[in-house]
Amino acid sequence: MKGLTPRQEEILNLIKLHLKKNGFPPTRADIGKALGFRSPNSAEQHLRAIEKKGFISILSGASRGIVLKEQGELGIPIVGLVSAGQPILAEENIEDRIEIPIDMFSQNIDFLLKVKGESMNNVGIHENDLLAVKKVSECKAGQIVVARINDEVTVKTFSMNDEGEVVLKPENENFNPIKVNPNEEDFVLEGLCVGVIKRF
Amino acid sequence: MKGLTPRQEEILNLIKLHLKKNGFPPTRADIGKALGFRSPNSAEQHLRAIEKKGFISILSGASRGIVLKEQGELGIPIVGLVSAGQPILAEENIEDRIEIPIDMFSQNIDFLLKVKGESMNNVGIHENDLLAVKKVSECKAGQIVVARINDEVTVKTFSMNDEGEVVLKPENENFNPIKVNPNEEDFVLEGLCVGVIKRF
DNA sequence: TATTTTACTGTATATAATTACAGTATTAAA
DNA sequence: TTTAATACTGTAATTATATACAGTAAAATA
Repeated sequence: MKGLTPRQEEILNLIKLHLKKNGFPPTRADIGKALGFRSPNSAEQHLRAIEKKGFISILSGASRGIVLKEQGELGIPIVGLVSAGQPILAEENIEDRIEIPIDMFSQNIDFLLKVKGESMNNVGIHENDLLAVKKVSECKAGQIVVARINDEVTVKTFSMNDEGEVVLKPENENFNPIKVNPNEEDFVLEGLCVGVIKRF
Repeated sequence: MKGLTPRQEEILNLIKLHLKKNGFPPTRADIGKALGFRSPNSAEQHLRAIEKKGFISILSGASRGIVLKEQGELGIPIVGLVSAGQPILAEENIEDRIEIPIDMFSQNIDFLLKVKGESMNNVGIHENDLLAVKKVSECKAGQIVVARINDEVTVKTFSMNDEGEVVLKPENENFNPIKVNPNEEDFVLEGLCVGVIKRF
C-alpha cells in the first residue's frame, strides 16, 4: 500500500469530511465542485488512483459508492465452528462482527464464541449463545474457560487436581468431567469467559 | 415528535443497519428489495412519513440523501428494582445506561432489566442477569415477558388458558405458575424479552 | 360514519450520477 | 529517454435514483 500524493490525500480528506458532515459520501460532481474541477472525470480518476493504493473501494454502479478502508473499527468477531488446525480467530471461523461497548463486560473482550452443545446448561449457557471471551494465558479454578484439547474447542469450568492434571468440568449432570495431562495431550487455554449474550 | 409505527421503525432500523454495513444510506430500491416491496414508491412514502415524524431528513435531489436526526445518545437504561407505583422507566429505577449496538438483538430494545430471583433458571436466566426488553402491547404464548401484576414486576413465560386467564409460567420446578384474571387483577405487559446479557 | 393514516402496487419520467472515450500537459520513475 | 503516473478538460452515453401521478385496501382516528 503506497502513500498518497498530496492531491490524493486532499481528496480523501474531502471524502471523510463530507461523510462526517452529511452522513453519506460525495459524488464525483461534489468532489469536483469542492476542488474546482470542471469535469467530473477528474474526480473519477483520482478515486481510481486512491482505490488502487488501497485507501478506498469503489462500488461500481452504486451512486456515492465510496467506502473508506479504515482498519481497526471492525468490531468484535463472532466465532462459529472452529476448523481443525486453525487458530480460533482465523478469518474462516469468523461468522460476523459486532460492535461491543467497552464497558459492557467487566473486562475487554477479544471475541464472541457461538456455543455448541448442552454441557454448560446449568450455568445458563445454552446452544447458540454468544460467549464473551477474553484471551488469557492463566486462569483460576472455578472460572469458565474456552480451551482446546487435541484441536477440539470446548467450554468448561476450569480446575486442577492433585496429580497436576487439568480438570474441565461440565455444568450438566449428563456430561462427565474431562481430565487432561498437559504434558501428554495437546492443551491450549484459548480464553476466559467474562459474559454471555443470548438472543431470542 | 410522535412515535413510529412498527413498520416505520423497521425501515429506520434498516437504514441504520445499511449505513453501518455499507457506509452510506440505502436507495428507495435498496429498501424495497430488503423488505420485499415491488415498488420503490413504497419506500418513498415510508421515508416521507418517517421524516414527518422527525426521525430523518430527506435531501431532495440527492441520491441516498437520507440523514439521521440526532437522537439523545444516552444509551439503553438498566432498570434495577422497580419502585411500587412508578412506571418501569422512571428515573429513580434507572441504575445505569449502556450503549447497545442496534443489531445486537433481533429487535430494537427499550431497556435492560436486572433480574431478581431464580424463577427462570432453566432457560438460563439467573439473578443479576440483564434482560434485554422491547416494549410491546401484545405477545404470543411461549414468549418470555416482563409483566406487572398488582404493581409487582416479574419475568415469566407467557400463555393463556381456556378460561381467558393469563398464565405466567416460571422455568424452575421449585416455583408455581401464576394465573391472573386481567379483569379482576391489575395486569400490565411491560415488554418482551428479546435477549439476555450475563456478566461474570 | 367520514376522514385520515398506514401500507402498499404500478408506471413513468426527469434528473442525478457513474463511467467510457478522447484528449492535453507536467512530473516522476525505469 | 522512453514510459508511467499525476493532474487535469470536455463530451456523451448509460444506468441509477428520486419522485410525481394514479391507484387499492385496511386500520386507526375523529
